[in-house]
Order: sequence, then C-alpha cells, then structure tokens
Amino acid sequence: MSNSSSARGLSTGGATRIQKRNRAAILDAALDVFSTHGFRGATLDQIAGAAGLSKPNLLYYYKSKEAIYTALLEALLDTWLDPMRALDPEGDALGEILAYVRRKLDMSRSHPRESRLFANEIVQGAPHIHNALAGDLRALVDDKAALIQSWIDAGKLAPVHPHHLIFSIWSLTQHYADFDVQVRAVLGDEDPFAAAPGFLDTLYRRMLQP
Amino acid sequence: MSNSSSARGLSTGGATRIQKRNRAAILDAALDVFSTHGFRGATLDQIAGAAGLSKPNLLYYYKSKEAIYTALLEALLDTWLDPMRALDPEGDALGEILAYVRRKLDMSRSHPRESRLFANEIVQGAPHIHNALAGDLRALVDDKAALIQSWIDAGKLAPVHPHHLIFSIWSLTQHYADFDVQVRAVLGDEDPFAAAPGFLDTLYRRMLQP
DNA sequence: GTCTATAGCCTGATAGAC
DNA sequence: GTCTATCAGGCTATAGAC
Repeated sequence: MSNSSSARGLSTGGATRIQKRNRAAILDAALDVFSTHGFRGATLDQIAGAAGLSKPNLLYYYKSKEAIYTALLEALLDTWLDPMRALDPEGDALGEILAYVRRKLDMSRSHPRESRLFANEIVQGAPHIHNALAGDLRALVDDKAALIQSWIDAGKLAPVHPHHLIFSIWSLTQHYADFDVQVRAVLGDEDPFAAAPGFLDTLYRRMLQP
Repeated sequence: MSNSSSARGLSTGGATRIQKRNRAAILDAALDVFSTHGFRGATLDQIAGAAGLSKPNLLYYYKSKEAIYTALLEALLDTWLDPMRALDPEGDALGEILAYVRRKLDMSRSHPRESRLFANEIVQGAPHIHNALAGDLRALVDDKAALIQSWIDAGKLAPVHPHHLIFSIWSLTQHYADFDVQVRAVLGDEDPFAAAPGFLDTLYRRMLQP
C-alpha cells in the first residue's frame, strides 16, 4: 500500500490538519483582498502572498479564483444573517428591534471586511449571489417582516413599512463599515462608534415607540 | 495658412463641436462602465465601445484610464453635494431637513449610476478622492452640522448628533441606488420608490419633531 | 503537496498610415 | 482626428519536476 495521505491514519474527515489550516488561511486572506479590491480587482498573487502560499499551491486547494470567491461568500452568508434570525417573536417588540440594531452595528465594528465584501458584490449587481438574494434572503426577510407587522397590528410598535424598516437597519449599520473612510474623513479624530450606538438607539425609539 | 482645427473659425473655446460631443459621450460611457464594475473592473474596450469610439481614439481625448476616471469624479463631485448645500439657514428647520432627504432620495432614483460610482470608490478605500473627502467635504459637512446644532439649540429640532444625522441621510437614501438589486430581490414586484419617500418622511418627522 | 517555469489570454498604451 | 496593428506587462491557470 502506498503512503498516500488518505492512508496516513492521522487524517480527519479526509483532510489533514495542514489542509484545514491552509484552507482557513486562504479564506481569511481572500476575505482581506476581495473585500478591499472587489472580485475583479483582486489578484491571486495578493491572496497567495497573504496566505503564505505559492500561487500554484493556492490553486491546488481551490481550482480557480472564482471557486475561492464563491466558497467565501457561501461560508459567510449564513453567519451574516444570524442577527436577523435571532429576532424573537416572544420578546418585547421594541426591545427586539433595538437589540437587532445593536447586533448589526456590533458586526459592522467587529467584521468590517465581511460587510465590505457583500457591499462590493451587491453594488456591482450581485452577479455571484443573485439567487441567494431572491431565494433564502427574501424568504427570511418576508418572515421577519410579517413578525414586525404583527407587532404593529398589536399596537406594540408605531406603524411603519416593515420591509423598509429592515432596509433602514441594514443601511444605517453597514454604512459605518462600508463607508468607513468617508465617515472618518468627516469626523476627524472622533471615533464613529462612540456616538453611533446612542444615535441609532434614539432614532429607532423615537420612530417606533407606539 | 493650414486648414488646422484652430483656424476653422467654428471652434468654441479651443474645442470643436465634435470634440465636445465626443468628450461628453466618453464621460457618459465611462459613468456606465465604472459605476457597474469599479475602476479596476472596467476596461477601456468597454468604455470605447459604449462611447462609439475606437480604443486609440478614446486615448486621444484622455491620455489614460485614470485620467478618464478622475475627470469623471471631479465633474460629478460638485453636483453630488448640491442637495446638501441647498440647506437654508433661513428656512424652517424640520422642513429643510425633510426637503434635503427628499432631494437625496430623488437623486438616488434619477442618478443611480453616480451613486454607485462613489459607492464603489469609497467602499474600496477612496484611493482617488481621499483628499476631497478630508478637505472640501468635511468643511461643508462641518458647516451644515453647525447649522443643525443651532436649530437644536433653538428648540426647533429634537436633540441628535448632527454629524450622525447627516450620515443617516446619506446612508438611507443612497441605499436605494447602491443596493438596488438587493432591495428589488427582497421586494419582488413592488417598486422600492413607491413607499420609500413616505417611510423616510415619517422616520425623520418622528425622530426630529421637538 | 509544494515548488519553478511557462503557456495563453487580456489589458493599457503607443506607433504610424491616412 | 481616426484608424489598424502591435508592443509590453500582468493575469489566471497548467505542466511537470521533486
């Protein structure tokens, strides 16, 4: 029997520890580069360099540039929507919305690369994830919009268009990640995230208090 | 005397009508292509084709890809900020804000390419217009933020952080242009601009009514 | 699994005829 | 002013040695 990787006995689920580490390093490097330059603007040289691999070795793990990109988008899309999934029908209406806003704002601060990755993709027409938008995303949003509408009907929130309310939360929170350079250029030394939580909390309290 | 262009007697300001028409066609084509694919993703072939010129002829009018791009950004930046400049210190405070929001939303509907051009540029770190952001833009925003603060101090608006109020207006209105595909994927057949004006009007009334 | 070398394509920009 | 032809460089992806 040959000393092939699959016969080593140390492999876990068909992938060695080195393979797992390299795949993770590649996706992290790809997130860096794709989020900064967009799909077309990124090069395999940059990604390979950031991952500490040679370019052909990079293509040993993923067979093409596009394969890296779509693997990255798929791996992130689910977690990206977690803050919205956590909206709890049993919770206090206004409190749930405010907590959702807070979670999204926290993600803009802690995961700006993910935000800019999706921003780049969507601004340019979402050529790689259009199906996910019209499928899973739409279903999830419709579900949560119905929940918001039920809160409004029960008099727990002031009346607003539920879908546009959700758009406003995405837009206001992701703005601090996607347009970070502009925000900081205008604010100077002031940290955007110092006043942003209070501002958004006030905004949604005043708008939604029944 | 040779029959050179400058001796024709029909030239206006050093440029013939054909030159003016071609320059305008180039900038319009460049707006199309750069706003859809970003600077790096755009190609001179696409721009030349959209403008109805050959690639070398394109480079006769602008000496490089970057020259086209920066000419476009400079030509648009001023008009892009007009809605904010129109904020009138003598007008009614809440009415002025609501009118500004409405003007910005109208621009997202009528000029989505311009919005996406700046979105692409800023998401990727604003490498070509960083100076303009930290210079002219910041000065203009600081000026209008002071105006908003004076309205708050006079009791004409509910207290909010003026800079973040301005960011919110940019974010909420431009979202409908920059993330158009996502908004439409979620809304399905419903026209985003049907409910958006009313939603934003309600939002800012409830937030700012003293 | 990882490397060097390179194929093959595309892109921005230039030369030179008309 | 506009074209055809083309160069030089950068890019993705593959071949093949180890």
